[in-house]
Amino acid sequence: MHIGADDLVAVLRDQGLRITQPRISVCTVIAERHGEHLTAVSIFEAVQHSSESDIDIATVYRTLDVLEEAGVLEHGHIGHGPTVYHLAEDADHQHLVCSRCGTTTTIPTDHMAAMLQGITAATGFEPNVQHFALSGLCADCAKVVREG
Amino acid sequence: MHIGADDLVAVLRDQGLRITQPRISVCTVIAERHGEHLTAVSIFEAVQHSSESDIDIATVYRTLDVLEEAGVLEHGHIGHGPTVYHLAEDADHQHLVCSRCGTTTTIPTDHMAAMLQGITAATGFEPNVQHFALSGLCADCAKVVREG
DNA sequence: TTCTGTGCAAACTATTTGCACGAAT
DNA sequence: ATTCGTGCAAATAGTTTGCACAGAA
Repeated sequence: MHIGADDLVAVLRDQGLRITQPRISVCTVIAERHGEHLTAVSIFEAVQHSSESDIDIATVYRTLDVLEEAGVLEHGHIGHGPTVYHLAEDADHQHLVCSRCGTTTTIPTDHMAAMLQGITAATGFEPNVQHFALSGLCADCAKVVREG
Repeated sequence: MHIGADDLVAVLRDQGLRITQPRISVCTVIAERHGEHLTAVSIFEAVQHSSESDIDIATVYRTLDVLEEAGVLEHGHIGHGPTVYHLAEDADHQHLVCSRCGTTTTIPTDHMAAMLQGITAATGFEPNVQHFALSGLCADCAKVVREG
């Protein structure tokens, strides 16, 4: 079973933070849409449309920060666009973004485990691989480029 | 031997583009500082300080675009900061940026070759790995975090 | 009642674009 | 003589911040 809005709210409560309508709305959107690539703006718009509450985009950013500090939310960077957010429990996949057509696909991070261990062994650096997307050419575009 | 400013200028000429003082200045900075993580702003400032010419930041961006289209320059993204540029001939290393202290180190992209082939085999996606940095904890910070 | 979180507006960083002029070809 | 490239200024996207007030505890 996946995390629900009330689980996220409970996390805030456990931190001694106040439970407000804007925070509940943001948590609800994040829980409902888990698995999607959420941006601050998409969350903002979803709250505007789904509830009657008049929320500010600054509040969305502040709530996202709070959830991230609490450890239930993580962010990543895909292409040149805005920061994307996903639940920490969804952090088991890597984004592959095509530099030609812009489509995004994902692969399980397992594919990268060996390489990551190699990097750690060689340098001591411990990568958090899913923080950044992997840029490149998707299968279709690679084919187009290859064939002229 | 490395690419010089005149080689970059020659590339522009070969494309039928005009050779102007701002373009020469930008090419000079890029050639002189190859290997560094150049941003549009750092190039802009270097031109202001090293020559008497009064160049505009918009011209720097336009020149970088032109050099990238010509294939001699590439850009990447490190952390949350501005876009970084490097000569295409320097594209054999991967940036590792520490999310805790911000320091950037590099490793040869060889470390990642096997994984990249695995991704291509599994999905058809052809990654251009050095486009994005790899985020994580550097050896020092990993140690600090581990030891509390 | 107290102090945190909010909306609003303004600031900020990185980048792009429209436009008229000046310079490269 | 033609373009093309430039500087300038304004616009843009994404995000952050200061401030006074509202509302959770």
